[in-house]
Amino acid sequence: MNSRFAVAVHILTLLEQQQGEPVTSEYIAGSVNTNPSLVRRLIGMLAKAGIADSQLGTGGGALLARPAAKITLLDVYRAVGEGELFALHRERPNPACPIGRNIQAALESHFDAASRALEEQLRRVTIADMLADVRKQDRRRGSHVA
Amino acid sequence: MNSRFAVAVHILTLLEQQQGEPVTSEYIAGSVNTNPSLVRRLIGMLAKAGIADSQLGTGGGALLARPAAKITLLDVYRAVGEGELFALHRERPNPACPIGRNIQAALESHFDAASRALEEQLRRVTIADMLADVRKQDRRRGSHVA
DNA sequence: CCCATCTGTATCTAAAACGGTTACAGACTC
DNA sequence: GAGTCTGTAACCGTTTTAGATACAGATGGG
Repeated sequence: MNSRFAVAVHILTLLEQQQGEPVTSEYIAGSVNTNPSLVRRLIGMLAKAGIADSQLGTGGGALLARPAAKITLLDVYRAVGEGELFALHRERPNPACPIGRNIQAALESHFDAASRALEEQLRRVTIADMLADVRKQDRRRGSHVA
Repeated sequence: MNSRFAVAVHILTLLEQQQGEPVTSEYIAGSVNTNPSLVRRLIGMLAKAGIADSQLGTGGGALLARPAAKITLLDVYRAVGEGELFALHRERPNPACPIGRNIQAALESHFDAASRALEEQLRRVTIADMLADVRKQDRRRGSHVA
């Protein structure tokens, strides 16, 4: 559904590639193929989470707030607000029904377990890994052509 | 976001409790606290996936299509169309950028790993487990009052 | 054979989320 | 002071979801 996570990882990988050089939202938007304003909105979320930072004025732009090896995909996932994977019933189920009054608690424990499994996977990968992956892909792509 | 998964599990747990007796969409809607038509829509999805079945006419209603111990939460998850957890960029990233032309492939492999971890958790729990959980919860709830 | 029951499905509406876009004030560099 | 760039608010069109109504068709009972 939500492409914010993918775009945020894209942005951060790009920042890491620039090694501390501030990158403008317009440049980033050119790589992502979207709008500079949308990029700034995302960077705002990342900044609020302590992942990215930005400098105003001429020569300004965005940069990583800490080493790429210390930024996990889980950090990013949470920063862009992908909070709840599963939703419970919109209306509270009927408390007069034995199933109705207990199903949500039962669901929640399994939802939590599944969410934790997913997050554990995301925690294993960092932005540094992502840049390495991208570079490896690019080398492979090059040899295809040659 | 999407409460279909929670409601579908609720419905199936209710069906299992009735042990082969057809249950009307109106009765189910009473437990879920929603609309009979919405329940029928969901049961339609479950039927298409071979999980539930229904009988028309007087005395009709929905029932499980196979033993509850053979219906996993993953089956239900897929039946109600919770297909893709992660989305890639809406617009294709700039192929002229080294990051842009490789980021999606890199993302996909990690997205797949995370999705698989989540699905593996869901596969471990069946509708029979859910009914057992609900009953255990209910006993605990009873002793609270007493 | 007819009637009551219940499903299956189509349609409509309201609300929410998302991405895309424009606009502009404020901060910073030169 | 001029030019640059961010931060943020506002708005729109699209899509998704859930809630609701309506009705044709199948089924079973009398």
